[in-house]
Amino acid sequence: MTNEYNHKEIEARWQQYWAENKIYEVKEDPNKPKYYVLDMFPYPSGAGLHVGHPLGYIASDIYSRYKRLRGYNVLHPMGYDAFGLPAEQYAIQTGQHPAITTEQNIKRYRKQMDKIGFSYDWSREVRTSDPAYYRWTQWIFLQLFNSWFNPKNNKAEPIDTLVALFETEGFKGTNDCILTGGIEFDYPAFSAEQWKKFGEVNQQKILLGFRLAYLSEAYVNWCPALGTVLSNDEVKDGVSERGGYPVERKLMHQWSLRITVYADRLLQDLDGLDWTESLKESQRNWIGKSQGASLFFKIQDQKFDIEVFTTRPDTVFGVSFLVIAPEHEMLLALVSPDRLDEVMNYVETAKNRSERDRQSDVKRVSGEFTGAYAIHPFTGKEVPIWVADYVLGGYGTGAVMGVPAHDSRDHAFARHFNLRILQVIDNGNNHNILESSFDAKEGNCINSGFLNGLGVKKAIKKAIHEIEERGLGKGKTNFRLRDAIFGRQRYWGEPIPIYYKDGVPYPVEEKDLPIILPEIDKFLPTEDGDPPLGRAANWKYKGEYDFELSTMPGWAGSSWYFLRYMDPKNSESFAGKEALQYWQQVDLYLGGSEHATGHLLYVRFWTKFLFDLGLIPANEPAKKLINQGMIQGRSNFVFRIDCYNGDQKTISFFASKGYIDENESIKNIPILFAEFNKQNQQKLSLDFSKIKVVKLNVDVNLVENDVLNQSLFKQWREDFAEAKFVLEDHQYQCSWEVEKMSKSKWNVVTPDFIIEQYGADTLRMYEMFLGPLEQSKPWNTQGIEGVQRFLKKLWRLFYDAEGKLKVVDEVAEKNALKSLHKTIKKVAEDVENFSFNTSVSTFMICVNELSDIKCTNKQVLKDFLVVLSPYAPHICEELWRNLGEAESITKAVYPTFEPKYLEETSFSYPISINGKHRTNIEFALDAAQDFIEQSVLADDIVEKWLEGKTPKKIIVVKGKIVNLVI
RNA sequence: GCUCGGGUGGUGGAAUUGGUAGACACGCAGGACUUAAAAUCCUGUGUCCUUUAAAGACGUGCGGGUUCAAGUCCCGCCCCGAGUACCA
Repeated sequence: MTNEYNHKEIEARWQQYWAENKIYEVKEDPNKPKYYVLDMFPYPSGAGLHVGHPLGYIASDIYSRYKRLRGYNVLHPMGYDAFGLPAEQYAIQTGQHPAITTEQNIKRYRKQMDKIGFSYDWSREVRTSDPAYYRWTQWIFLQLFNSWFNPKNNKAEPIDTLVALFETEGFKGTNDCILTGGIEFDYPAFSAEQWKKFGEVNQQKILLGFRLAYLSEAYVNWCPALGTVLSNDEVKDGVSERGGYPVERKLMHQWSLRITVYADRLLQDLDGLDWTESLKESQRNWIGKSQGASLFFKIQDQKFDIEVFTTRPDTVFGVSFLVIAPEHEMLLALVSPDRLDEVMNYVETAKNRSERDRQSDVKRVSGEFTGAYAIHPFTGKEVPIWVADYVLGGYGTGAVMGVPAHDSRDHAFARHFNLRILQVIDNGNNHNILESSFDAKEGNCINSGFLNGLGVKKAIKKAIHEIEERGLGKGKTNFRLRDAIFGRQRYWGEPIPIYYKDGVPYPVEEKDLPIILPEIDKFLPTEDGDPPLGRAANWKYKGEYDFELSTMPGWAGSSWYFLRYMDPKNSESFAGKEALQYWQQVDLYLGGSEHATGHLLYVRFWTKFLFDLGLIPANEPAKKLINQGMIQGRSNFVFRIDCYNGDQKTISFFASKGYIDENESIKNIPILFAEFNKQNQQKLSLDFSKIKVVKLNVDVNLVENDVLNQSLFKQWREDFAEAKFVLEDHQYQCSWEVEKMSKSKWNVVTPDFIIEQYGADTLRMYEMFLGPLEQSKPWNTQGIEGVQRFLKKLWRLFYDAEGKLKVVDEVAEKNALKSLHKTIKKVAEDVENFSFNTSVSTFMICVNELSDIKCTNKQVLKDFLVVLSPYAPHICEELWRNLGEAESITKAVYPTFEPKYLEETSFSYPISINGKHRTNIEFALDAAQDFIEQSVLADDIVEKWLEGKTPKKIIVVKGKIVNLVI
């Protein structure tokens, strides 16, 4: 029998036991309530896991284990998002097949995760790059291709229902809102008879305009360095999110998914979700619904109109100019001959400015007068039309009405080009409208004809009403959300299951799925500029037709993986009906907030789509979602002082932190050198003008509590072998800073390292102890010993110094029961509220109290182990078994607390509140008696009562009356 | 600029949602055990006045307010973090 807590032995033993006995495998069980806890699965990168990655996994594992103890049938799976750019970039550089590196990385991830003691059901593992998995990703794509969105029913339907409509009613053109739901669809109207005569190719081309997966010519974010297109959420500040390469706009033939038709539902359904407010807010912003009106302006001496979109039709009387985007299609038609050169020049410069230039140059005002005038629809006045790149071609109608008084951009423009500024809203402040604009969210209309005197909200309604009444336009809703570009000119992704016949895309037949990713010799585009799949030899559908050569983006496989976990081995469907019906949807989803506008939007989109087709029972993927914070690195630094003496020889040494000031220069040069000479028994000659302080990242693993281990430091790098130090208090103190955790900063701490030294249970508890789950915080190994001490202390509660079990079966002391039941209650509350950090403190307090009273009671200790086991499963399992239990602690039941053992710490008793709830003092005292020690009552408090006043409230805090409310 | 978070000891962070602010842990200081170290245990630790103690005063970014009672609620500022951006 051991007499000390040996984490290595314990953790190895029980991890093996859990795996061998398949403790965590789950099956659908109608007799138990289900609970589905999902982690965002990782992309297995080459760098492996650092200590920040498992944070969310640990939290979800604690929650899962807790729910199991509470009698739930818990689905808690894990897998890998295995398609992706880094593996392919690596393949291009080394020729190594991405499948091989991915496999290696997965193995490493698995090994690292296994050591932490997670309770995943590994029999349900999925990998998005596995053909048995991506077969169904391709299948869902086919469903998208074979569906359209019926605005009348507000849901997706099979494309056949649209064909049936065309066959009976034809199509009434772009304004046929019944069919297009407001989507721009550029095809002339046709009748049912015409439709039938169109022939296959034309019919297919029309249908393509309605399919939820469609091919179109569109401006895309092209990244030349990566050789592929990117979706909006993969571009940050004009550069690619992965790699940070420049991105440009390019017109390309592209597969897209029509997510925009779901914009309203994606927005509406957010309200019912238990997700963090900030995350819902970023989705709302991303979807960017804005309500307003489109309004037509007649052009002087022209037959066509310009349509503008505005959210503020109430300010229409303040319009003093129109601005259209340089890409606007009517630009050439309206520009006057004498302005043509200037305008063309401007358009040319605007085109050549990259997205990034344009963004970084927001402040600069530029534009050109077109020479044309529009007619104000209400006043009939002439309004000059300008072209400027602050108006975006891709949003709204590509044209805006300039209201300089109430829009800062219009104001800057008007000031720069000396255009008229007319205030039309009065908010009561004497605002100098020529100086600056104000965004008039409140106020009354002035100078505005029929709107005069109305408040903003009423004016908007009235303006829209008038616009519609007079046939000048109509109320309209715009979304910022764009359709999702779906094709990638890349190798390492799911092939898009499409082939071409007569230039028309056709879906591959379902029975031919999966379309396996073909082998190719090189992972680069072909010489003709085709994507890498163009290199595949003899790759034809049915030996005859060309396949689509682009692959799906990284987010395809991750948009439905939560469904596959429900039934991962099914070869008949993506998941069986029974499994889907049982597991429904994710109850708790845990992951990083960086996926707010990418993955989390796409997965909702696919879920809604599959729900519309009646294939799954829930229309949202996850009821509750929690974002765990990022763990940053905590870098340590040393300061090297380089001095040059008269002979140009360099002498370098390292000065402890105390000698360096905030600006990273030496605080006091003579003192430092005196110390150097004293500590190193040298005599250094000085040249004050040539001293340099160099700040160097030092490997955090050579540092403990900011104190450098000097001998390890000397071994670390050859050029430091002879390093000399100037110490404070015989120690070398390092400075530190919070930075991103990365190899180059020498601040990476791996879970493997921590587990080796302290054990998985310590790691798990310490990660929770660091702070609130959702908060970002730096990793700091300082302090981990506190948690380890706690576990050692727990161990000593069971074993004496000789290693003899000292637990006995006896009647429990009241104090022990008090401690225990307080803990049972508090930890349950904490876990339900995801405040894991405070329950670690609760455990520590409990163990301190139990050791203080020398508790050896078996039942108390066993209950405590059950409560602790979600956090520290290995040590609890070990102790549990050593107490003679035959079954794993994971099969235990979470103990219930009894209120009689819970000490009230504060108490406030109302005697009367506003005449209601009237009782007398004796009664109040009686009720308070249980909580108040007699002695406390004696003094000034009773005196107050004796004055004859009736207190409304007795306030008791921790057993003492602290105040009376008279 | 807009939106959402957040400012509490030397440090990470608690605080029953209005009830003794600083739990718990780290660090630090002192002590016990030990030939010594490690490990373990005990004591102290917000600031100020005070030889010490008792006792007190001040303390949750700043300024005001509500309340018997404010870290918590209200008003006005300052600062930090995250997201987003010529979206009309």
